[in-house]
Amino acid sequence: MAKNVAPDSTRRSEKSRRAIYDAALALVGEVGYPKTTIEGIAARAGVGKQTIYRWWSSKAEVLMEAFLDLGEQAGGESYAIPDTGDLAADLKAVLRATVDELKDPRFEVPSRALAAEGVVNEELGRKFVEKLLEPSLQLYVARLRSAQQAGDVRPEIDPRIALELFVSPLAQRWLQYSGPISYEYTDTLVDYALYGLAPR
Amino acid sequence: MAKNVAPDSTRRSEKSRRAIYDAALALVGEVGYPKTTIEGIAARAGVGKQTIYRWWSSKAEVLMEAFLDLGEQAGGESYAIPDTGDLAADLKAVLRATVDELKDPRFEVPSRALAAEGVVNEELGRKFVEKLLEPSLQLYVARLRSAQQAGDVRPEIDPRIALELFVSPLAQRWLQYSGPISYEYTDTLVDYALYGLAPR
DNA sequence: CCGCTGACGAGACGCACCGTCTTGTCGGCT
DNA sequence: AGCCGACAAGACGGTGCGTCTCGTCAGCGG
Repeated sequence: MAKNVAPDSTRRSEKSRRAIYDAALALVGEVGYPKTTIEGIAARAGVGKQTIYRWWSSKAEVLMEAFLDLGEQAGGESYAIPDTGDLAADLKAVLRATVDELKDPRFEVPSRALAAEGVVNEELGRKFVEKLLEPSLQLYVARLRSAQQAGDVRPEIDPRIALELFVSPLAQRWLQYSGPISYEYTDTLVDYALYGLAPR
Repeated sequence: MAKNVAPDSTRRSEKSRRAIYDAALALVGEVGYPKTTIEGIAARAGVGKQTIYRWWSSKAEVLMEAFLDLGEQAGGESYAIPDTGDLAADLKAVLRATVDELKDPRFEVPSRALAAEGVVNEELGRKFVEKLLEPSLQLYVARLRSAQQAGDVRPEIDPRIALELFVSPLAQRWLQYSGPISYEYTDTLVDYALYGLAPR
């Protein structure tokens, strides 16, 4: 027994860790997620398989940490949503930027892979939401709260639910290929969400 | 060459087809999607592997057809959305029913598996949307058109986009575990979508 | 300065499943 | 009655899995 003596993280090789992240992201980009294998990552990184199995439990986890790491070293931290006082314009601008990001292949392939894995693996899905999705959504919460202060959003509205009216449709179209994605589309979503479907 | 002489579908064994559907659904329910293998399905169905490879190209496709078949023989066809004249109430009722369905394990496991596969495999994703998702969404389109006739929804609204305001948030929470799902939540979505976030 | 310790690179190992193939059977058309 | 092709069964080489055994190497504690 006692096979799983936790490895000593103070002796962990930083060089190997970085090499594994780089190899994982490169492979996913080049051959796609399903054809990316742990053996392949190890070979590409010049690392023994055991080193991967020692620190991660699945290729999905490797990819998620690699992706998180990429985000950290790139964007110091997520940007806030502009607050010009014109709520509709601010939301439309951010959603247009999101549309562009969703179409950037560097971002698209690993995100899709992680999202797909999260659909079927609840633990990983929750981690994905917590680490990647929710922080971005909280930016909308903040902007909507500010709009409530300004009287542009009714005070009894729950911002965490409200943001889903325009974010989730875009997310679903992207994830499921259930419809085309364009600036016009996201602009429309903002208008519908703010002013409702019923006559005013 | 000419290795792929298309099989003669008039000589196809109906018994094997059914046995394969049953085995696939049973296995996915019992051991989960990743552990469901083509070999396993063949063995369980009492069928040669070649019979599966002859008619389908992946386990995802087998499962999708099995799932479609299940739907066809169960609900003769998808039900329409009630039209009592009270749009909000009708939508809330249908979404509540959807909440229940999403939590039914018989439905949940294969749906998740197919949705996940569709995220990463565009061709299958589009088929999934076309065969399973879009037909249900069209019911909302019909109901919203009727509401436009009745003057409960503004005439310039595009129903296909409008429905996403309340359907997509639910879908995303379910798919991505990005939030809890309840009657209260879906009721709120309908209210927000119909009357908007801005003061009236 | 040396020796111990544990992560490291490399890769062998048995296993499960892949997708293709071969063989002999059997049922439906002609 | 004979033919044709789908069928069940399973052999086959290939690939990646996850575990394991090596020998090496870096750091730290004595």
